[in-house]
Amino acid sequence: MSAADTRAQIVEAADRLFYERGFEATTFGDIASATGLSRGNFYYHFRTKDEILDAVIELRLVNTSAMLASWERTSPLPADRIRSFIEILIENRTKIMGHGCPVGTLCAELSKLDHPAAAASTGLFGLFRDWLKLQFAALGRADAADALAMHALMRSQGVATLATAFKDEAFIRREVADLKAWLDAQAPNLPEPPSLEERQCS
Amino acid sequence: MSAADTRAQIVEAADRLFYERGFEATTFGDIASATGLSRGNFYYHFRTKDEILDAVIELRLVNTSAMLASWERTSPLPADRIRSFIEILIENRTKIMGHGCPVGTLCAELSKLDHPAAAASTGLFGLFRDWLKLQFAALGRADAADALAMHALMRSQGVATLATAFKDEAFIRREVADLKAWLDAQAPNLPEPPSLEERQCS
DNA sequence: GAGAGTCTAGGTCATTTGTCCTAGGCGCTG
DNA sequence: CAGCGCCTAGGACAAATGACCTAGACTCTC
Repeated sequence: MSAADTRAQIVEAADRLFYERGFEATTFGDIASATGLSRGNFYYHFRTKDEILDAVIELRLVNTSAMLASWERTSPLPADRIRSFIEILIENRTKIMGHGCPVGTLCAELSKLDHPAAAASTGLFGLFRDWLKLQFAALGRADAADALAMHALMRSQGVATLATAFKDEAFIRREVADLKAWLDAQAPNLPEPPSLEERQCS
Repeated sequence: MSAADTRAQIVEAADRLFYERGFEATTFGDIASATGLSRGNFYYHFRTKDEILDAVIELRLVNTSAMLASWERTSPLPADRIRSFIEILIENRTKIMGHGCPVGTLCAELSKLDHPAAAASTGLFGLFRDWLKLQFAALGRADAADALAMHALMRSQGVATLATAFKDEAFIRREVADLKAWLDAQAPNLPEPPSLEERQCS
């Protein structure tokens, strides 16, 4: 196995463990067990635990961007794209009921720890925020695109938090339906998809 | 100082530190520094860190119940009572932007740790849920009181999570206004407060 | 096939953590 | 004032953790 593969293996295991147990509660031993690699070997690839965290956040940024891009390929209509976002609550319901939203819980933990990587983790939210903003603008709601993006993001976070606490799948489905109804009410007069060519990164 | 005072001092300091830094990240040394007490002294009052956590949750349950009761004394109208709930997002905005919602972040952390006290922490949410449910029923929405209670709770959690990540006070105020507008739309034909005498605990 | 550089395993080390012990101070009672 | 019991301080202890070193295995090149 090449070094790049080993490194990726460490980062992927850390990604999962940081999500399931939290960053601080995950030890080098946990990652070693999960990968089958030696604990001491990590030092060749990362000098500190924080460097692993940086790599995990970087991986999540890449994966998230890819997911957003795939939604754009799958759905020409911005409303359908936003529905894809909403439906991850149902697709990932089991994981969410077990460990919450990967983004929200990481941001919360790093914020409490006053960790240097807290800002980078907020960048994961920023990815969703900017992408949703573009979709709402494409829906003809450029007037309040950012506020609508934040509102959709806010709801998904609230659902994830309560779903984790109460382990209530019916609640998730109810709120997802409600969120879709809210979405339908946002762009009453736009059945046709507008051109997205003039998109720009913010 | 009596032993009960010392115990209360420990629990109050732990309450604040568990909120600001998280349960796992808070050490006995942190609590010792915050209280000015000796680290070894804790063992007289609590045998383990988990026992301190139990006491903190118990304290929060008591304080939350007292807060809910005070809102009932202050406001005869259930809608005003629910508004009191909504407005804690603004009252506590600084703390929330710094460390999130005390309830939501504790539940998330304990859930990830598979901690035995996770269920007890969910009881804090249960307190709000049951109380909100009663208020919505009093508003004439007994048909969907629990769903409305969960929705209000969900929104407050989502706002808290994003406020922590983005440190955006304007976002909090915007969502609070939106949540109040939602509330107003829930009981269109009930200007008069119904009797709350037949309230019962669930 | 020899050698140089890349990568890995296992173990060491200092530090920190939760837990726990013990000597003694303090206040109350008789 | 003597004695008893509640409470506290300081430190000890084992376990666990992040960080780090080194010997050697592996791979590719010449």
